[in-house]
Amino acid sequence: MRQAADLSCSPSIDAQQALARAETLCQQRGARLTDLRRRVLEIIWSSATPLGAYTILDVLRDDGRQGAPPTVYRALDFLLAQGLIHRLASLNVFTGCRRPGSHHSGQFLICRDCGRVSELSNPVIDELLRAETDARGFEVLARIVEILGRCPDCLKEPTRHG
Amino acid sequence: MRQAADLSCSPSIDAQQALARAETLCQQRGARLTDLRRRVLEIIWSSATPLGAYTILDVLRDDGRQGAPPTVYRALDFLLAQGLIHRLASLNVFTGCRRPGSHHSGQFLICRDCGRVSELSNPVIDELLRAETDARGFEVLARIVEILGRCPDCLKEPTRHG
DNA sequence: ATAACAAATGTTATTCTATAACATAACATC
DNA sequence: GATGTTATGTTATAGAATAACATTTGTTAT
Repeated sequence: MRQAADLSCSPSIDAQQALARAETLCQQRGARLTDLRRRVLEIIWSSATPLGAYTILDVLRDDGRQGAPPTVYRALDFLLAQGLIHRLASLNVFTGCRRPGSHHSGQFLICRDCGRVSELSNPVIDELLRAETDARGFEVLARIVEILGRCPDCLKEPTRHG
Repeated sequence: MRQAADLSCSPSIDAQQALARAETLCQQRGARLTDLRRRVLEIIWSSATPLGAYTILDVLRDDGRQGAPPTVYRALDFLLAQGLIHRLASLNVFTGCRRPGSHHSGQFLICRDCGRVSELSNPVIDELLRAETDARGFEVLARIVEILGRCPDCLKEPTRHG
């Protein structure tokens, strides 16, 4: 069974701001933030935790839209290309980017218990990684930094896992 | 079509050493490095590039073994638990660990062109990540650091991708 | 306007990755 | 050798992603 979407009833302030920024950025770039793409971004931002592609697809279908996997993957590809969302490789899920426009790779803290994600941005880590790759003559195309663990909130609760 | 396994005919020196170390470690720990598990480790070490689970399964079947996905995933789970291999989340592949016994997370440079992987181990990066997580009261369970790009060898060749 | 082209979406099918659930076999301990 | 545990065999299915082609929508030039 697929995870529940955990969506709030209406777009949060965060989501509204993110959509507004996305509009602006796309307009500046001449990129077309279509209805579908905007809705997918909204779905992602409306969730407290990152969503898988098929969960997003379920929500689209609840909307009454027709849709198949390529529908959502193409929208996700667009949003990724525009730096509006991130993909978390360790979980195959997608989350809204808190700093769109910079096309950064991001560093993520992922809570195993509640699923929430914080996005770090430690330039020193980026710098060190670049030093390592430079020293090796390795050309960087993408950086993946994901820390899986338990967030402070979940640490307070009685352990649920061992 | 699944990627070719790119296996040398006989176990390389590296593979032989890795297998010997694995034997020792498992014996020390009372972990059972069974025939199947040893063979999977050998298959992984015999490849110049990381292998997917289904590629490993193909090799097992070429061996004449019976097998299904759980066969190989269970062996992989064991090898992961023993710190004898790493999983690269960005590619869904598995590669031999160069420093077994320490149960480290590892940092990887993955060449998009040739598929080869180098394993870094920069303690300063680990340290910085720990500082970040400590500052947030976040308990770390696993670290994923994967850099996708092009290795020096492939950079010398005429670009194959754009 | 409309023809021609490009971009986006619809649609069907398939490939790849991973696990659930249950059966059997091998091993250890007493 | 009976019992419990660990490992493996087996079947089926869930989950993630893309290929290939059809249709629609949007844009541009005439």
